[in-house]
Amino acid sequence: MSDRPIVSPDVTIRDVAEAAGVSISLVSFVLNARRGPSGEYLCSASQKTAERIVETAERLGYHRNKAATSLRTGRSDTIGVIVSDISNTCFGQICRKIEKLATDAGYLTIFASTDDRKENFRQLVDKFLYSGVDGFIVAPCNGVEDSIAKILNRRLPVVIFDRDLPGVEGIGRVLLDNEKAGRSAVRILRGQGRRHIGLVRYETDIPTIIAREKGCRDEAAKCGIPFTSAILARETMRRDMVSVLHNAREEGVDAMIFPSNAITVDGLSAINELGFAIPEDLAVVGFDQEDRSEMFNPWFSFVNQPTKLVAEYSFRMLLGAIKGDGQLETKIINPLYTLGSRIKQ
Amino acid sequence: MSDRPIVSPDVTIRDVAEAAGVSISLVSFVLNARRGPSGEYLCSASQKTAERIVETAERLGYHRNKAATSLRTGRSDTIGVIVSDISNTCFGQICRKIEKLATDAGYLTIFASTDDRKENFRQLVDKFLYSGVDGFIVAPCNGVEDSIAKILNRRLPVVIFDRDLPGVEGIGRVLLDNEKAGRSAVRILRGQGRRHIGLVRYETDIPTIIAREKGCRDEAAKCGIPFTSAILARETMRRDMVSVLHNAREEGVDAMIFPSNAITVDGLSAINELGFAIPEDLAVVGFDQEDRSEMFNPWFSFVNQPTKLVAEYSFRMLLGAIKGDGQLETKIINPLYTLGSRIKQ
DNA sequence: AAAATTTTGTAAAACGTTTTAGAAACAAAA
DNA sequence: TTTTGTTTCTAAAACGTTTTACAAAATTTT
Repeated sequence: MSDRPIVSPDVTIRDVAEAAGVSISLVSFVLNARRGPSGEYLCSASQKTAERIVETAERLGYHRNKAATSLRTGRSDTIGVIVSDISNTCFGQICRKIEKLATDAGYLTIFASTDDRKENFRQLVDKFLYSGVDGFIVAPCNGVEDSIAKILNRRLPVVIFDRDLPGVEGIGRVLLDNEKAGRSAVRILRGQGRRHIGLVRYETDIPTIIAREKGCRDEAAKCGIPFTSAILARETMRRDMVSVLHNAREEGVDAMIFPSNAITVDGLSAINELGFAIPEDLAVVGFDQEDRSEMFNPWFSFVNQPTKLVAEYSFRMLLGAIKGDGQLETKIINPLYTLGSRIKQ
Repeated sequence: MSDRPIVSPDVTIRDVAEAAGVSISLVSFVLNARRGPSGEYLCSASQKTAERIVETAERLGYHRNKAATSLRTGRSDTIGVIVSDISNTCFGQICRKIEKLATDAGYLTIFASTDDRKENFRQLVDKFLYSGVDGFIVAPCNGVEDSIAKILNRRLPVVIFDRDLPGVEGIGRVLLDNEKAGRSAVRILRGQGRRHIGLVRYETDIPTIIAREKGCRDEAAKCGIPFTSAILARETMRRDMVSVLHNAREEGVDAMIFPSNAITVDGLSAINELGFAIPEDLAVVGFDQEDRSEMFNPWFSFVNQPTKLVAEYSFRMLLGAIKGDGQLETKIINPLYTLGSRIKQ
């Protein structure tokens, strides 16, 4: 198949230097040299020796020892990515895309999941810091401002996405326009002829969810239709959901908005359990859900983060900050809509 | 503005040594010492100095520099995990669990996705090798035996899961009993009163899929019911699926098995498009699908990898191999069934 | 009290790289 | 020729650990 040379485990820069008959330093210079417009090596070696060195390195199967480089330079060419749960499809997609971008830029990516618990977040930040990442892309938990500060103290760049940390300065942000997402949810339901809109959420101070609710409320007010929201205790949400939905329908609510992933799952389960038909009994807009419409043929709509965009903006911004060009800013992106549809049967 | 951030200079082992009034070596010995039954430090330092050193290290906020340790010892306390797509829920869950186990064991995990393309797989193995991982857990693509050999050449342990690489020796395996999974799929459908079972797959030599089909065929033969299988070209599967399912039904097929994730997605889409009712027109068993039954209330069944078990066996086996105790073996696990159910409406 | 042994500690050499400061070698200018 | 500049290359000092091979001190044995 491929006639590549067998990579022997320990070819060092010294071996290359000896084989090429030059000093270690020169090998290092050449191997780290930037290339000129016509491919020439921009370093203090003559083109002839430079080429000989590169060729020798290749022939011997030399690969830079990352630990040594990292020790010497303080760089690791690694970025750390922290999310609440990488097995959540939305985060999985974002991580996947970041990984690809990072790879193409010569970076290694390490991922970790927090379960949305700040103690875990803190621990992971420490772990990543001590393993020497060059920068962070994180979906923060609430109350992790101190961890972010710790990163910034080390002069490492941070980009956050998915959820804001209001008041924190010196970081990059890639965030959904959540109020807009809320307004859109209401408009979608209005477009389906709905006249009384409900929203269920758990008790929280997560800005994302609060903003979505605000957007919904504002838009409903603007349209002059009734808007009812219910707030459940986080622990008992699953249980309480059934009675809340039951009552809402009794009160004439004909459309529900579930403003986060977890709420959407519980909400749809409850609707299933109640035997409500979607959308005949209740129209639905869910958030942060994977699009499975083609398989499951649902009649409800989703509002999502455009995962590809989030990944691209986040990584670009971080890379800029690491390299020194480019700066950390706040990027507000538009939500992605998947409108419910049912294929005629 | 005028407040310059306090960059805490990294505190090294030397700082600890000075602060504690001992030599660098002693600090290293103490900090790497194993603990005796009553918590004493098993090294050539007296308990008193050992405690003083540990306390000093903590007070100064010392953290081992990983690059230096890695350079010196050749260990990195990092494992590499390669899957085809981390945004696939099944793989996401496995990765998540591996990450947790690895963290608890003091290891860092780096993940990467191949898109099931062997060139990518090779590249990632190289990348992980050169960044010095201590071991691999991978869901291999077909035809990557050479990459595995490369790892083994470096004396690093490998555990594969999800898909077998027949004939490769010296590696650990955590695999589903795919024939059994196939047999179970048929039995599930039999239990629902089905009398003519069909299966669609794309053209492939992936052992996983072949084994599942064999299991189905065997069980159907054993039960004495007709079994029809269709093999589509990979590229046009999505398109062809509709006509295949249409014809199958004409021929009296009353139950379909889709023996992999991608096939299941395309199959269900086609069924949606055809407007077939599940299970009235066609009963279905899908493979490798996320369980969304509570939300979507489907009337079909899944056969899945038990993600938690796969992760646990894989990591345990790898850790054993890294540490030197424990050995690489082949572990065959039972598939996980999610039986279709519809809540009365 | 001397010798032997054990306990407690240290100096110094790696590990493989980058990078500073400067040395040769060579060419151009005086 | 000498001087001055380039171009091309090198020696050696880090980076922060671990670990080998001893040294010094304390303790026990003779």
